[in-house]
Amino acid sequence: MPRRSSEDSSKRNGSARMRDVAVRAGVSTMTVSRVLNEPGKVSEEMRERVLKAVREIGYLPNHLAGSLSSNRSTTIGLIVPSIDNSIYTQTVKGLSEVLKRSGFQLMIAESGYDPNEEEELITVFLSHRVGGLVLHSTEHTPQAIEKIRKSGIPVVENGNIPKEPLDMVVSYSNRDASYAMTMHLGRLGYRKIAFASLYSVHNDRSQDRLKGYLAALKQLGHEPDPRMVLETGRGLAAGAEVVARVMQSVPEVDALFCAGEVLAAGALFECQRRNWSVPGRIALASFDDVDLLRHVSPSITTLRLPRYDIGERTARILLSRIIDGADHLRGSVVDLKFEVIQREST
Amino acid sequence: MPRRSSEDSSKRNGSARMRDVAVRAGVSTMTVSRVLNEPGKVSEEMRERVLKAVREIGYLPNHLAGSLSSNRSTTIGLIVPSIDNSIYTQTVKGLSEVLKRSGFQLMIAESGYDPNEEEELITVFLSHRVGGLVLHSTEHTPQAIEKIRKSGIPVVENGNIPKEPLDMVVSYSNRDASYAMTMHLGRLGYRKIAFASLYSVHNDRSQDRLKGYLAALKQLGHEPDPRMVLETGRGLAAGAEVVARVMQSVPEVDALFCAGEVLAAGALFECQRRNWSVPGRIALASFDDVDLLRHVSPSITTLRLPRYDIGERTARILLSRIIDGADHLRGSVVDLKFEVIQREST
DNA sequence: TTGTAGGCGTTATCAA
DNA sequence: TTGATAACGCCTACAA
Repeated sequence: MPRRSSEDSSKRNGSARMRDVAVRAGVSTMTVSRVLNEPGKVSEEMRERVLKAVREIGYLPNHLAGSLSSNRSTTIGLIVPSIDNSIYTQTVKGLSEVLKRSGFQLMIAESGYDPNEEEELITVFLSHRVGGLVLHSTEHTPQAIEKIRKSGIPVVENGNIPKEPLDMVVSYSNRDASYAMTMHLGRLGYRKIAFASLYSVHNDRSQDRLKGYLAALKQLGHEPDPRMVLETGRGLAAGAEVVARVMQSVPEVDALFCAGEVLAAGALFECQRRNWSVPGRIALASFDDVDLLRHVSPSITTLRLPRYDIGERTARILLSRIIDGADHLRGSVVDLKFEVIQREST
Repeated sequence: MPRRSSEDSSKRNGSARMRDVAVRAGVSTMTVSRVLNEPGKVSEEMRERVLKAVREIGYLPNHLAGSLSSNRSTTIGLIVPSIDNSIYTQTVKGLSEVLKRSGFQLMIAESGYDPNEEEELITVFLSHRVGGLVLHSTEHTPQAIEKIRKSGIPVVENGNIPKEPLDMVVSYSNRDASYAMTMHLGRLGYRKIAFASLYSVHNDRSQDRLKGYLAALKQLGHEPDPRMVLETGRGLAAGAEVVARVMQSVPEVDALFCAGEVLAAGALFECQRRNWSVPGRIALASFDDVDLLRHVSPSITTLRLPRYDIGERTARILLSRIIDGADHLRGSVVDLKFEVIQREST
């Protein structure tokens, strides 16, 4: 049974329909649709008549209806482990800025480092018929992978370079970056290099950073020492704790590579409190070019990672696939460059 | 002309339709719909049959179609001035966590502190038929206000308490917080209190913080001095610049209230470089309880603002309006509490 | 260049 | 409790 007489062209919701515009302009809805989506295919007279009606009515196209009908979506789903992590915000910004220019919107959600939660969110996003998916994590449940495959939409992973990409990848290599910094410390002459990272459970970024560290030690001819490999939480307090811990258990340590967030800054503050000179007594290195690391003294040696670029490239490659149907991009892996920044702390 | 035979129950896209589930389970689509949305209204036998079919087919409901048909939306639009601002992330997290529990999703975009850009984004979100809107800024174009009114959807502003709310407000008062901190400094005995904030153009938060500062000076019986009111950009470098500037132009200054982001930390670093003792030569106070401020030495006196709570309450109040139709909440203003945290820098 | 017809996948409504 | 039907608002396909 009808829910509303089909000739009722008044508005109930405050939102007028394309029909209402068409009636007012004395044209068919198709002409209205064309004016809005492919203005080139409509005569100037019609265009003006329609646009005038649009303005007068205050018509707002219904994207839901449009997407449903055209089977095209202008929404991208983004899943990050944790929204309140300043590290991702640059990437989100890059993503957002490029997508916006093409009229795409970002749906964002956080998985809390939990693959099951991620799967759940993927399901929800697929239900919303997002046109593409951006996943920070590269660890997924088999069901999540299956669902994504089945959906056929393009996906970009961008927290790391996984061994078996789901589809496309835009990232730097956590392993290579960690390797590079450790080698850098080795070349500077440090012999007892400790390594701290965020908890590695369900965090392949941390896992790969450890691998890079160990590979570099091997290359340097240093013996790995389990007492010099630490894990901890996020925040400055965690960094303080970690440097105290390693100094206690391995007094001969001469460098600490804090491969996560602001750990190194927390460690530096602790060193200052305890009067451990940096880099004299212990050298400190960090991961990621956070503003803070440049402004403390001594300034902290770190890695500059292409956080913003990752977002930008991710958006571009996704749009190519969606808009231009660039199928040759399927499965492509973009390994972006990073850089060691030598400062006063090493 | 038909785009696909209506009896074609195969899947083209990888996505099956409710129709396919219904056929497989030997029921009507309405029964499938009920099993998925109002399971209580269906017999257990039917429910099981349908759920089995859903599982076998790997059916994923199409939210677009559902929303279009039911005229209900489970999407909330969020517009922030800038995504890469660590201050908002706690609020976004609070929002996200509560919304997720109710099956709502967040669409996020940044306006770049530009009301016209904000209006544009509001238009886009309304086109997407979001069920509600969260705006950090409280400054909007007349057209934006008009569009929101017309749409009838609930809105929460949460960057400040505006004089003329659009609809609902969940925030703390920037004016009151700034007033409280300035009074605190006055009570501690500081006589020449300078004030620094982020640029106040299109930033009513900054404007209100200045008002609070000036009101407190008046209350304290201090004469306002234009040389002691500064504006600057974001980041530690800006904080460094601002303290150097005020020390130069007003040597008798004895306190600097940095009402924005990490300005105070940047100022502290600069003081340390120049050997200006804090708080001996100049006291420093900050806005917002950023982790960093607690960990530097001297630790920095600041305001604890209810960032996470704002997100949480915003989500709750929005959901009440949308789900429960709680119309009595229309126009309600929630003024959340803040707190002065006295530390070593004052 | 413009219009007609019908379908996109779901849910509201009413009848059984 | 279940089902048939039309409608949500737009766009594809085809015809004029």
